[in-house]
Amino acid sequence: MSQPTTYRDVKAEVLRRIRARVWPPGALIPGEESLAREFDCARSTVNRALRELAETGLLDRRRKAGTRVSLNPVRRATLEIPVIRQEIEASGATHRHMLLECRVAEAPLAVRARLGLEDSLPLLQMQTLHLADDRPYLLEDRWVNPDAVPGILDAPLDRISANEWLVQNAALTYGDIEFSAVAAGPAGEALACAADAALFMVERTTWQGVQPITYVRLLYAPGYRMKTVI
Amino acid sequence: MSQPTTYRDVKAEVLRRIRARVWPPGALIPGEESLAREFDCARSTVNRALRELAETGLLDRRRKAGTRVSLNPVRRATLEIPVIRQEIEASGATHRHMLLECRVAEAPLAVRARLGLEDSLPLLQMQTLHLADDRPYLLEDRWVNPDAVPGILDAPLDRISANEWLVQNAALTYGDIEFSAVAAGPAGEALACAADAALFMVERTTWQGVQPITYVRLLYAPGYRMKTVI
DNA sequence: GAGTGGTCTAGACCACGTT
DNA sequence: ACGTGGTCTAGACCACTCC
Repeated sequence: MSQPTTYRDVKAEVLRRIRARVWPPGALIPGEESLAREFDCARSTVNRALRELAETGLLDRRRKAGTRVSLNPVRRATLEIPVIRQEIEASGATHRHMLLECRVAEAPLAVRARLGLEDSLPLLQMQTLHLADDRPYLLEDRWVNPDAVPGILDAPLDRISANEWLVQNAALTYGDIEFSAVAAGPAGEALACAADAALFMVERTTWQGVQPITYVRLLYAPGYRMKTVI
Repeated sequence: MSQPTTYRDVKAEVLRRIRARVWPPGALIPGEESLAREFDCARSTVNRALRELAETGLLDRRRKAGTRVSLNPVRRATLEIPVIRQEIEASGATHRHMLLECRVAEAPLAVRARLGLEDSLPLLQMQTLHLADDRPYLLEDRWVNPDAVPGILDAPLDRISANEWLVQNAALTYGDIEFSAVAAGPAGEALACAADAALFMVERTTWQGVQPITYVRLLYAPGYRMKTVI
């Protein structure tokens, strides 16, 4: 008796047929029950395979209408966003960080807008330079709403990074991320590059329910590349 | 009789407990069987809920070791990479594109290296400027291996974009993507910006099995932001 | 109305990795 | 060795949506 058909088998075979254009873009593929008979497995096995393919955007599924090969595979890429220390150490370098600034101040309008704060309540601002083998790697500019995480004002931020402290002590939340490119400007000084150097920028805003927690701006030293596989 | 517990119910409740720090980062949560008893549902229902939470990076699961709340939850972001025309039209603007260049030429070493081509066989090079409401939006520089998709040499690339043609006519494949920032340089002319403007760059290389198909470099006009939710 | 995917169940076997 | 998650099965009911 042979091994049972796994959902991975089904997924691989369906993927093969799509790639080989046995089922070209837009084509209606057989129903779950039919495929289950063909592959000699349970319908739920086929279901899981097709569901996962649909999640990656390769298939379009609708009740009653059936399953079609997507006409424009909206490719989805999954980006891994590592903790900075781990990212640096994974490349074999030594991580070190310097707290350039740490104060309670009124946030500029742009920061308040991102956090959805209309009042100009004071925020904790921190600027940290991360170094890989003592070379500037990343400049982190963070604004924290102390109302959301009161304990942070007493945290030993000179020893543990704000990022790690928040992961350990703040309630988990969701937020958004934006990627863009900017000229270094005054940040070029800390990153040891020209003011007109093009830098990769990541901005992240997180909330706890409706309460804003933190806005972070990461400026990577020139040459940084974020990679992923689709 | 009440409705059965769905995997979404389980997912929501587990998420609530993580956020409320009932199960803090690093904590071992009860096993599937135990949770199934608590929620009065089948183990497979719990399994699906926990599996999906693990996929987003919120839980770490290992056989025998059990399921733990992830120590660094912000790890995975899913980027949608839309077809350029749709991206522009979705913002309410009109899409137009201009084919600036289209020729068969020997690829520079950097391009050959990305495609893994050691020989200097000639490639099809295309440079396309995409406009949103007649304003420069994106400069696309593409190199295609004609061996992989012979038909492209006869395609009406002045009417349909190479991207769309490939989606329709090439076998689907996987590849990799890199995001970075560069100075505009000579591309500033087409994009109507200064040569030292910081541009968001996306580079994508795709293969069909082991055969390289295409390398694309996208240079977005200044101010472009790629957004996602975590 | 009828066909398709979406999901739940109860049970089973097994792979893996910790112990 | 053994406990945990990973997966398959067979059957069932239901929701959605196209006709």
